[in-house]
Amino acid sequence: MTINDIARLAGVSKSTVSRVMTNPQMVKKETREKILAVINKEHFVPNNIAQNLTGAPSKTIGVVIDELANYFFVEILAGIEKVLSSAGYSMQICSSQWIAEREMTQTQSLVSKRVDGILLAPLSSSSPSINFVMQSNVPLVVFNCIPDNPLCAYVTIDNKEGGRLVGKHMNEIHSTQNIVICGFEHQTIKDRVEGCKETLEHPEEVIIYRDVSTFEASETLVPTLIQQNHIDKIPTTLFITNDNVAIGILCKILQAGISIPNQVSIIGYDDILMANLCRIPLTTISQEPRKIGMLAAQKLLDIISAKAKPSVDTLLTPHLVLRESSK
Amino acid sequence: MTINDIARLAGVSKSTVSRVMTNPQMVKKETREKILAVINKEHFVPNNIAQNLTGAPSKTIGVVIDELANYFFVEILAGIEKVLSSAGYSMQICSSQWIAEREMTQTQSLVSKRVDGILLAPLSSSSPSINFVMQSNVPLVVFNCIPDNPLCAYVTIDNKEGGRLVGKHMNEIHSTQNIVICGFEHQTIKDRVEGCKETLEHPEEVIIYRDVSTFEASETLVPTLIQQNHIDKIPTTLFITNDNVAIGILCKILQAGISIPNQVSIIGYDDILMANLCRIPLTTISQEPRKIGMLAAQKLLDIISAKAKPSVDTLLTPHLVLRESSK
DNA sequence: CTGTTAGCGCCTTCAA
DNA sequence: TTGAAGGCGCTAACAG
Repeated sequence: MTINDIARLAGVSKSTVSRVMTNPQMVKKETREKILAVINKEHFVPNNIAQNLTGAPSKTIGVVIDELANYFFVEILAGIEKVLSSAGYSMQICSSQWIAEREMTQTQSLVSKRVDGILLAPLSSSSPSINFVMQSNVPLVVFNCIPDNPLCAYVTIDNKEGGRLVGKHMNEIHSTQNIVICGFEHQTIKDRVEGCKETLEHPEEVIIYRDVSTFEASETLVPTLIQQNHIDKIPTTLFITNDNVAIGILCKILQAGISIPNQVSIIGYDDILMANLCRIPLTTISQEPRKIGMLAAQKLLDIISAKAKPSVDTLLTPHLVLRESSK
Repeated sequence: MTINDIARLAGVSKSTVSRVMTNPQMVKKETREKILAVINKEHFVPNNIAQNLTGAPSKTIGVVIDELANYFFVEILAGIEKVLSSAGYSMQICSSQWIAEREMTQTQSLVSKRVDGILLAPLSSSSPSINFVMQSNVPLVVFNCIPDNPLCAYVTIDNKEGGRLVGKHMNEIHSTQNIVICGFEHQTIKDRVEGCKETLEHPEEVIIYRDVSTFEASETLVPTLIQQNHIDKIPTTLFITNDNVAIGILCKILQAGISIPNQVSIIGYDDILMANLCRIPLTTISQEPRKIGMLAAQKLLDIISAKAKPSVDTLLTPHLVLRESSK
């Protein structure tokens, strides 16, 4: 069912059908009603693909995140969705699954689909996908990362400062051993760890576990922590660089019969909704993911509509949220 | 930058350029390499919109859910994403925000964008969007609902049976009062409540609160429960028809200094990941949302590829997951 | 192996 | 107020 079929059925030319859909007032009332009757009868919906080809915007924004099974990104998405949907946009969501090549593939596919704009959470500040999008002239806002390219708009939180806050808090706790558990190689993670070491009193003594990014990974780690680091006997503080994983570890530790925060203190990062609702309320660094999402989406819409770049960078300030899992 | 520009720069016709992208082996090696060089140099990505118009699949699936800020749907999405992405599809996610008109608008927009298929969680079993999609001949799988239209493929759980399990469990608890808190008018919700009443010993005495669908709504409800129903004094069992809301209410009740499960028992529905990680592990009915998502996505892919309708309906069996929030 | 031609479904001049 | 013609970027015969 195309515009041609409708035209034939209504006994008019396809130009006239096209007009009733875009500029109805240009068409005589009777003709218009006749055509609308056919359209309704046939449940005709114009092919947006074809409209697109003649220049109409697709009204969809591409969003690239690292993974969907991660409450941090989900809350960002909820923020994005709120802003976009009220502006009449829908979103095409892709996840890189923490794989650089996938990030690039997904981004290319979005560009190829001629989305009206892209919101991208890159794996690295120098991800080739950033420059790729910029070269293709598709409006772009990066979030959860400070891109190397100084022309690229972004919204993120000062991760190094967040790390510093964690370090200071660890000093107050005074555990016998401090352990940092972090995710895949990622600028934001590196910043958090560096910031933490900056303010920590004995940064050289800190034990680091890497590549613990997913909720699943948290499950297998706890036995290791008990065997290798005796967290059931030595008073320990754990800094886990994201709440999603931290909540998993927290529950596993309790399950092992270890007391929190008396024996082990836990500090997370992100302040997702669940950080306050989980088994033991989690001390964490507030990132306000929902706000990040809303700001990023709004900035993208500004770029799209104004065609002028607004304040390129937005760096939010983190703060410590003290709850029962620490001290 | 279009295929024409590339052709001009490489000194060939656009057909040849088109060929190196679709059937490279048809083009002489030297010509091919010359063209590829230009493509790389110019960062050219073919316009998928135009490819689409000539019949190529868009390789995207439209997904319509009720809301994104709801862990139940997010886990379904994660399941969907897992299956789709490994089959090379990406997804366009829309949410109805529990509004029937929006469900229809979003669905129309997806059809208009000529997605290769649609996964739809309708607000009602008779949602007009279901028949709309079927008439437009876009492959469709409905989830979280049993559609009235018997030709429509679906994946869902037997909600009435789930409700029955809840009713039986409530009988065992033997509270002085039983309260049911449910979301917007929705077939699945109605089934759960009906099933519950079927097995409950005194169904006529049950108190019902409606239209409590979002996490935010849970916040305001608890004071009401205390004032009107004295849940701080009268031993009470709460059946909340979805975990997302149940977790919010559970925390608010604890915050009010009421003991769970000694004073108040809570039963949720869905068994989302957080049900086991929240303040007090939640007794709930397992829906395995991730599995629902994966099954629905797989069924859709089957319909798309085979062009034949496989077993139209999939009705999973729920079971009770006993945790500490009840009894 | 490569170029020419004709559409895909729609919108937008330009005429009538 | 309406119709005819051209073009958006690409693919797919059909010739050479």
